[in-house]
Amino acid sequence: MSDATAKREERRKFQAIRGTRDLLPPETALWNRVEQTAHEVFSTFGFGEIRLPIFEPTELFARAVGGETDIVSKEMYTFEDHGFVELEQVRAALIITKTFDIKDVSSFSAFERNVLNYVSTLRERFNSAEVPKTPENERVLDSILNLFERMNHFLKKYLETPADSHADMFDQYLLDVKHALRSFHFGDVLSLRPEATASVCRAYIEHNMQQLPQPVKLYYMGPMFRRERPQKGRYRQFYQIGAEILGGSDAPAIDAEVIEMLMTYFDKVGLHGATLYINSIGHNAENCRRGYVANLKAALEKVKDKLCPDSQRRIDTNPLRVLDSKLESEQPIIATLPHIADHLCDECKTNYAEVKRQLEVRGVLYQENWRLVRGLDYYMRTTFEITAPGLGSQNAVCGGGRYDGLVELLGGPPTKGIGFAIGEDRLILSLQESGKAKVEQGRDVYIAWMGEHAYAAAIRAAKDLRNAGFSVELPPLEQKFGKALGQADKLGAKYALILGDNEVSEALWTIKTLSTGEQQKLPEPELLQFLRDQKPESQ
RNA sequence: GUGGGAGUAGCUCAGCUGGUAGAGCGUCGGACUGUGGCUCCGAAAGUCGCGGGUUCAAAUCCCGUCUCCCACCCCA
Repeated sequence: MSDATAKREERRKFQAIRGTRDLLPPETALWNRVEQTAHEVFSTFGFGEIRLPIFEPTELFARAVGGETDIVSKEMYTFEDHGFVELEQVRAALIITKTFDIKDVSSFSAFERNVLNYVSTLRERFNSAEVPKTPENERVLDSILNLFERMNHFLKKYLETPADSHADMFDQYLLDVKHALRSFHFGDVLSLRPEATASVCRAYIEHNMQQLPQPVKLYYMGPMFRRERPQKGRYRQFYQIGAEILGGSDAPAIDAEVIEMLMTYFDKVGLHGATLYINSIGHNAENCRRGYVANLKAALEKVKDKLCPDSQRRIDTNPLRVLDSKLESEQPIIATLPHIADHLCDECKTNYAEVKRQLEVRGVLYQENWRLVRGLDYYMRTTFEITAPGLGSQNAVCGGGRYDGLVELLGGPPTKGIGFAIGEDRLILSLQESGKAKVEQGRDVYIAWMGEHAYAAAIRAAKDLRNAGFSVELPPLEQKFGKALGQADKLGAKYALILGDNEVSEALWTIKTLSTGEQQKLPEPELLQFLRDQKPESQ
């Protein structure tokens, strides 16, 4: 292989992995603006920033988001956190062992010996708590011993009266052994966070935030991870900006204020054409949502044969999800289904009415959408979603809702909660599509210098200007003035500071306004003041 | 996981029914050794995503594969 070929192959090998991407200037300036605006707006509503770990125990997400959801069951990046490389290698070797011929007793007993050795090593580590001393691990160790006992028993019987039909049975035992080997955990099972609400609740509990004045208002921003197929506005590493209100009351005014804050933020950040959809999905009780779901399920069963396979499957897995099917052919059918609003209990009904009234008092425009259901298990009562133009089929920039039971579900005190998450990638996409993405990039001053003496002055000037907050480009090598001004132009500089022998000997510096071509000479101490005066508005 | 589209210079793309690689923009240098944007000249940069097949000959035709994009699923 030639050097060139090798190099090319390496270049191909090292690229951002699927669903992840680099954000580069000038785009990153827009990201900063979006995030800065969130800091500003959220803090005016009394929210404080919380910074959370990127990974947590898998169990936290399984419990909070719901073990049956796609997010948890197939989209999380999960790994075991341990340092036992050699144990893992032994396990891998045992697991790849091929199926035995049931008559080949000697190779089976060799395998058995190896496994039992391995199990006793694990047992030692387990007893000394080097590997997690969990009931699950204990069970796994016992079950392996148990399986071998039964296999030996089975084998003895087989050798007395051989029968081929029994070979399958033997294979099944073997599969069970391999499965058990795999189920033993050397370390904690962790996952990259697919969302942040669970972490916020965990932190609320862990830091006893119920002792703080209630409610506690927190916001966060950062990357989340889901292993989905990438498409427009959807990445495997994506960014969310979210906020949660925990504790205190569940007054409808709180729901309304969170939404008001959200709309204020979108307005400040320059998002146009955003539409707010709201709904109430009641609470998990027989006289409320559970009753509705049963009702819906029955209605769906009646029209089952008219639905697509996906929707048919959802009748059992998650009937509410049928409601947001996008299939054209299903729309007339869905229109005939019962509405949840007609099945809410009295409290949820008045709660929803009051949320709407509170929104109106705040001048927040909304559209009711009875088909709006949230994908995560923890939501109840108020749910909302905001869509924006320019996003393709993934047109939701924000989703949120109330989750009163969640903190308790995670082992904390009974606590009210409501929150939302903004898809930052999608927000940025929509801003870019609507042309609201202009962010100033150029330098303020480009220093065109020539000659040793001038260079000393140029360094001094650069230092002063930067201290004063101007963005300054100081070329490292001497250039002809023509070239320097060309560079200044390409970099989008507003001014060129021209420093050559003339300037040094006269002690007058030349400052040139590039847009107009005007230039004037100033004594060194007046330069800063000149630039400050020129600056249109320095917030 | 399932479908559809696309991969040619840093970017946007042309390259017809096979004949050995092009443009514009950008980058760098020069015309232009104290004044930018314009113009002109020049240069660097591609084994045409990768692998295989057909052929005297493949960017072009066939097969496979990878990646990206879009949609479904799911969700922010």
